[in-house]
Amino acid sequence: MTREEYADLILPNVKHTAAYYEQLYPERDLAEGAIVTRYAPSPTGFVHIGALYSAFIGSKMAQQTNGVFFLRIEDTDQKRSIDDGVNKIIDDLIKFDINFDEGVTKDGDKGAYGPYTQSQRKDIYQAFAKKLIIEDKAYPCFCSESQNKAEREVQEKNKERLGYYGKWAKCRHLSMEEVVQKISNGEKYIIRLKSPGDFNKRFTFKDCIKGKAELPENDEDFPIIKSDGLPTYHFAHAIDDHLMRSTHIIRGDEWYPSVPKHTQLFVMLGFKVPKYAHISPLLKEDNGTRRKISKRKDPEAAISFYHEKGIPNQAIMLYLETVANSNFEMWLEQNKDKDPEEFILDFKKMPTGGTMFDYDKLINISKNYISRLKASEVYDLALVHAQTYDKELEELLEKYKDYSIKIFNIERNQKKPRKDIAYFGDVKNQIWYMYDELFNPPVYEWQKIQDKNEIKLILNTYINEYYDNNDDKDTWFQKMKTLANKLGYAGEMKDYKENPDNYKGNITDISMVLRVALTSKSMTPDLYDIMQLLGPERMKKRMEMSLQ
RNA sequence: GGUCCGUUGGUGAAGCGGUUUAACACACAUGCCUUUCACGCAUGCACUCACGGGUUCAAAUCCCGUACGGACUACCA
Repeated sequence: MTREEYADLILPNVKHTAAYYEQLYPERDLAEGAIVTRYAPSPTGFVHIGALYSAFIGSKMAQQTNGVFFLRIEDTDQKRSIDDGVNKIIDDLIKFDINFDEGVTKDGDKGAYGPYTQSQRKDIYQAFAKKLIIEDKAYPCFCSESQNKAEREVQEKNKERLGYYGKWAKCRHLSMEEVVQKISNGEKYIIRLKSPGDFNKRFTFKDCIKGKAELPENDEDFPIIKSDGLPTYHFAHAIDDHLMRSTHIIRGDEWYPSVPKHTQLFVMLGFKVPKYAHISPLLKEDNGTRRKISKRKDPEAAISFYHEKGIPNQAIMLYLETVANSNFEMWLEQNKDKDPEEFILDFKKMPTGGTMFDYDKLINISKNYISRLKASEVYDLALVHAQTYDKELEELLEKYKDYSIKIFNIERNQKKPRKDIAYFGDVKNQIWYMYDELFNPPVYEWQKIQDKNEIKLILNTYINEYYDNNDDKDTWFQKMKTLANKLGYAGEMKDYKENPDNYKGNITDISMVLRVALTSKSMTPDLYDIMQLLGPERMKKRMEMSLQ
């Protein structure tokens, strides 16, 4: 029996050879320094903030080097894949402007290196596994999972290193005859790599982010093909990233310890070893310790959490970019005239340990981002948010479009714009009192002046003797001062500070009465602008309301 | 248990042997400005870089040990 026949028996019905596939996917014609990389999720549910973070880094690195960024779906674990998982991933990423040059799309594959879904590449993996068997670099293993588990327990008891290696690699030494016999008996098997590694030898490599590292060589005969015929992650990674001609493997650092395995695989297959960039995780504080943000425990792990809050996607991307390269913020500060896209992300500046996810910082970035938008843009985004999360607000925004834009415009058209909206879910909370439909204050936040008669006097004097909707701001303010003086309050703060006893109070007390009467709140944007928007009729009505 | 990796303030961090009396940003505090809030401005916030030892004329920066934290150690990715 030749080795080819032997391999055929182990992996029957493989349509093509490794050489065939090798030829099918030619090397890419790339510019100097171009990075070809991918985002390769398993379709197991929603996109996680950490996954978005790594997708962002991959897309940015490819884009800034004129490289290629593609989407590959890693669905070799059929138990974990969920229905429609792929579409969910694509939808989520589109929201954040993460675009792919090639790979899986909603309308099928795009690009010449597909299929991009691992479950559709079975023949490819098997072709290469077969090649390894022919070359005696891989072998079938008939050990059951329960046997492996039992072995591990023995290893644990003896305090030996865990795993399928050396003397524990029982099937490694099976003769061809024994293998043939077992297969004809119908025994189940997987394919394992025949590792040439030596645990006592050192393997050194350089990670783009973490720098130089030294690990023991891999000596485990780890599985490459599972009993269902599909590859393990390790094997699929080697085959796919070689055939898809990835130059850089950007992934979470939980993979860091497997680099010796992966490199070994590349070498044994005769592939060029790609560069690795292991991204440190986003952490969260939990009971005084730090742990990775978890899909199951933390609502903020889901991208949808931010969508619901109404934090603009761009703000999240800006935040993730400052996490990736902390000098990004300073660059932004120094390059205000430039497009943030022009910033060059650098692997070497990425954090090597875990990073605490800083929600306050995100909110701050979001607040600043929103403050720089035009009123009409704020309106559009607030409306989009309200459409899915607040029907009542949606109706008002639509009914009073121009009016609403004016509200958003208060203290916005200035060099230092107002920063009160931190996220769109907060909009209603900030401006509800500007809509009569919502104006039903549970409480009036009167400050210094509480006496109803005094309040009434102030309101009446103002509306009857001083108010004119056509006044410009300066005139308006002058009148406020005059009103204050007339009623025994200091119009100028200076005067009041010099002789507080000469006055009942000062102009701030008068302004506050008007503010609270009109809005019920003690903290609002500019009073003049509010009055302009409210107009005389509504002001009178609200003043009456406040006195009841 | 084994193998790695990491540890600078409340948070993210800059720094990578001597212009460090440790940048910058967030958060926090105080003051100023001000018709409120916000904005803005100013100031404060690590007597020191997990701890112990070593190398050096000189260490947050290099080396060793300890502690703590994390990852991996599946026919899951």
